Amino acid sequence: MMVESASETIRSTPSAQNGVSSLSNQPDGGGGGPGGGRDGAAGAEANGEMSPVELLHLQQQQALQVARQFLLQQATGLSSPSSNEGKQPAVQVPVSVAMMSPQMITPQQMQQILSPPQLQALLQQQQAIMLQQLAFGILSFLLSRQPLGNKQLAFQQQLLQMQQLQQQHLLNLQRQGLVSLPPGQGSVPLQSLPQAVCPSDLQQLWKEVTAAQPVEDSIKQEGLDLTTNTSNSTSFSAAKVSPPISHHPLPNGQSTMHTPRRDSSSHEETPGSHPLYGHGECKWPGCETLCEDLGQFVWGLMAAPPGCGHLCGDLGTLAKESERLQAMMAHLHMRPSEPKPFSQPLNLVSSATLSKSTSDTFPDGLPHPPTSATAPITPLRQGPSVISSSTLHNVGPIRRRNSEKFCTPISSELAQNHEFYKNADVRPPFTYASLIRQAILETPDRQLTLNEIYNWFTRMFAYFRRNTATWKNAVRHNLSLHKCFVRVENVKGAVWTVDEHEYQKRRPPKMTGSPTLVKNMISGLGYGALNASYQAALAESSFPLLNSPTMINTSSASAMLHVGHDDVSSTVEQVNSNGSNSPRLSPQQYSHPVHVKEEPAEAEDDSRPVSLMATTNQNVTIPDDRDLEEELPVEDLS
DNA sequence: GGAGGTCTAAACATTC
DNA sequence: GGAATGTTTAGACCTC
Repeated sequence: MMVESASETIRSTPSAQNGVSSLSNQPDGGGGGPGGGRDGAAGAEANGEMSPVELLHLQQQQALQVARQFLLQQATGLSSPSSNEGKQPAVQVPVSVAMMSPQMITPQQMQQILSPPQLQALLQQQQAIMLQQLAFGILSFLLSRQPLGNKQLAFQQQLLQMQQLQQQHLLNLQRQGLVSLPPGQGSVPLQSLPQAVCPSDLQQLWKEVTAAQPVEDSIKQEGLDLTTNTSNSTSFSAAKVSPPISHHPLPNGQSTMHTPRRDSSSHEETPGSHPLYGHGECKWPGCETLCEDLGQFVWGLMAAPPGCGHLCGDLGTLAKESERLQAMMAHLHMRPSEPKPFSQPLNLVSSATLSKSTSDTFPDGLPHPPTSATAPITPLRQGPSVISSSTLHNVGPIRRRNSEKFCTPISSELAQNHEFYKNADVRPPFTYASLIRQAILETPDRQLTLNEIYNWFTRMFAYFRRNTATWKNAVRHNLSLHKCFVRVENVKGAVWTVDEHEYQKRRPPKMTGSPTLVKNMISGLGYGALNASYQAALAESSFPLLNSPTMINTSSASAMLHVGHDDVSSTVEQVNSNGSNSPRLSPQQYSHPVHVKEEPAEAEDDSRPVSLMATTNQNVTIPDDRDLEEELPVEDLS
């Protein structure tokens, strides 16, 4: 609804594109503001003919004009403070943000509505708006030269947001096959993005601005308390320049965004807070620098000299991870540049710039649902490469079951992608029975109450945080239906256990590599396989770099790799004898290697004995050799 | 086409 | 009484 209107707005205002071209043509920032496309075009036109003084004058006029519009819209927005809409005047809600808000419209819906070229144009227009806002902000800042600490915050947010949008744009283009990147070029220079103003120029501009007005001085002069950052002044505060939707710019270019839909109430970012700041210290993984207040934190976060600090250092690390990912993908014959845009979401670039693992961002392992689960803008999320092929198939029962048919061990899948499933609204490619069993087996005593099973589902999978009636009913149905689930009266009530023997009985080896399965596999990789949830996840969630070994929560991963190896051994002919990272495939599968390439490499998995429950014909409550309780990632998953 | 598996939905009973 | 839990049935879809 909001998106629709926003899209309408965009489409009806060619000014956006004008603004883009304007900005891209003149990186010195002579763009128009929202709705000021004509001015932007004029500015571009004038840029080649006018003197610097005249150009500056023109820019001032443009900025003033946009400022008037801004204030007008601001006033409009304030007129109805009670409603959420009222709190988010149009100018404050970048269309891109709205579009990517899952509660508004899913990317799939967007794709259904719009053709790829239209989507591309729309994304470009989003960028245009963002660029206009950013340029406008910079211009305003240049004009006013007012030392405002929160201005700088806002600009930094704008910069980061713009980067995200650009990368999101790139991601979408890739997804649509409009852009193909050669392997190893996971992180495309922002400068290369079409019709985009060079962010580095903006960064440079910003540096110049901040050089002229040191932040500390700004803060001191105005006495701004960044920790409260209420930004109710009439000047361009952070809250006014940046979108009202909680948008947490991360220094690595990643951004998480709170959307009003899920958990917005409980996780709403309060002004003056920062997802990377808490308890007086920087929460950046490995940093933990003490900061007196948010202002100091932000300054340390943002003003770090080039080449050092959070931003650059981690970018380098992430770049390496990206290269590693590319190598892994190449090893698995996943061709990132293969022109199958819709069918190869796995090829999405692993952006070194952005794909900092959520778990890394929040090393505490505690739930941060709104930041990740609903974060629409995390461009170039890494998820797809971590998600095994089976994950891509979760369009209905067929593809859901592909995972089992192709012998993707649920434990490994969850180990590798548990962050993804936890945050993305993607249906896990496992049957209810498998999931229930996994939940039970993850517990120390191999038994769970129904409610605990529920909790496991919701804890592990964002997908099961909605439609509770449906899947809970299914869970109960499965518990009752399958003989493998045994209800035991316990001191604490009725608990459910798994009769592994029964479970194995009901799962005869199916993996035959039959043409039918192969065909399904292939079709699963087709355009249709990009089901709504997955696409939504692509756009909505912040994919962690789970495929990267360094990005995986080691404890949880190892624990989960421990648990449930029977999923592998029960249906698959064990691990590669050569101990390689190749996916576990039956000999028949190896005869069709091309079709199963996207099974996740599971080095750790393969390196471990696969005997845990493979040969167990015993009840799960028995095995003592599976003393895995202490490793169970319960805390990590919560 | 049938068997088996899975999912969704629903109704109903029991327990808390 | 209501919610949670547990059982059962039915229909649909899919794979083999």
